[in-house]
Amino acid sequence: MTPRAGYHHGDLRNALEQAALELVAERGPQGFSLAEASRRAGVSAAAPFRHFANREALLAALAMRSYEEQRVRFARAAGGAADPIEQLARFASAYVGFAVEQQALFDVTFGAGLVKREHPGLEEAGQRVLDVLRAPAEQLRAEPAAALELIHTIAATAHGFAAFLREGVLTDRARAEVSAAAAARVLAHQPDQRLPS
Amino acid sequence: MTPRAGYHHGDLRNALEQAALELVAERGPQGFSLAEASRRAGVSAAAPFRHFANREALLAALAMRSYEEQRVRFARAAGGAADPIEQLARFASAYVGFAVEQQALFDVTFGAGLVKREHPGLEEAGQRVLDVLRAPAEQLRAEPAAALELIHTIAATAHGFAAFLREGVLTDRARAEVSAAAAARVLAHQPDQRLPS
DNA sequence: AAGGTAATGTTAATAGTATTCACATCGATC
DNA sequence: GATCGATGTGAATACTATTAACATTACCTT
Repeated sequence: MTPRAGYHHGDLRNALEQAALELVAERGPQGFSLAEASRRAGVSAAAPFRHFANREALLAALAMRSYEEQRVRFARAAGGAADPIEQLARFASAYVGFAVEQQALFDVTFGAGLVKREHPGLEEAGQRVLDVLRAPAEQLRAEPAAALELIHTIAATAHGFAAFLREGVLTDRARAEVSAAAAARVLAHQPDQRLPS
Repeated sequence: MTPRAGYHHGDLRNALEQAALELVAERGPQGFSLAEASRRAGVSAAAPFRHFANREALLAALAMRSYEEQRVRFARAAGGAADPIEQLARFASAYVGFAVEQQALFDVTFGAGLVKREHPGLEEAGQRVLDVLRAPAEQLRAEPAAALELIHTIAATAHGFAAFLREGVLTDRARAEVSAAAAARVLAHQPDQRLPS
């Protein structure tokens, strides 16, 4: 965290990402500007372009970071259980927790208007986050298509709860975590073929 | 669509909203600027401020429109069925359909970085959209808290599928609609108290 | 150790944006 | 028909992103 020694910064790329995250945390998903981030890093407004093609690219780098962080958190959360259903439930709960505890990362990834299609690595990194669900889903559904659908359904539900919390539709984090986990359990239990009555 | 008659536009507020929507449709959630919208409406860059407090306020107005549109669409969709479970399923499917058919409205509402907390009417309008689920949820869950949880869970799942489609996590609209509806049915069927085995 | 090169910063310029203020025009009302 | 409030205009301010030409430095090669 040496702000500046001489002419060169030494770790500008990181300092800019850090500053950007803080700006998003302070001012919301739009409140980030390269100029202000540069100011906080103590460099000129042109310096960022040595490290990022443009403003979007910085956001994309943060989104990538976000996906990495998600991957490890969700893997750790799911790893805490042996039962596949419980693994899915813990993923859902952890997903909601991430949106709250890492608001800035979550906002950058989903609320800053980043167009992921234009940043090839991003879409793939996003998909990789869902790999955590692969093993438990395949234990619960023999048919590959059914396993994939379960993955998407659990993830969509978790994402919905997380987004609603960030949007203000929901306000109680703990309740959202519990509901997301409960939904995951219900969805995991119930293969479509065996709908009651 | 009278672009301009004399000094006064006649319907500038609407023209600006329309132009803004088109910009979002063409250039993504960030691609909208007051200046460009003004240009398309054929007025000066200062004109919008007679109708909107600032740029955010225009977005907020569009989000309000979006919620209205959602309300009628979802009510119509759910109204097509008598069975409460089927009403929930149709809501979920319609939610996904809205995100695809009205991309610009959906993007403005959820992907443009609008901070809804700062626009009082918006949060309420968002909640009102979920009122469509009230009657079926209460038929399925006697306990008010359980009914509310069901509402939130169905809506979150639908929103997740919709968001994943817009994000590129999913690409097949029809499949997403079917999965969302299927998830809704499973979630509706299964009161937490009666988890199998 | 010397020197060349690529990486990393700086300054200055351009172009676009939001927002405000003083002024212009117009529609409706007394 | 004069007046007033609503709606537009133009010019000014203050940011922002981005680029180009130039400066400094780290590092690699000899």
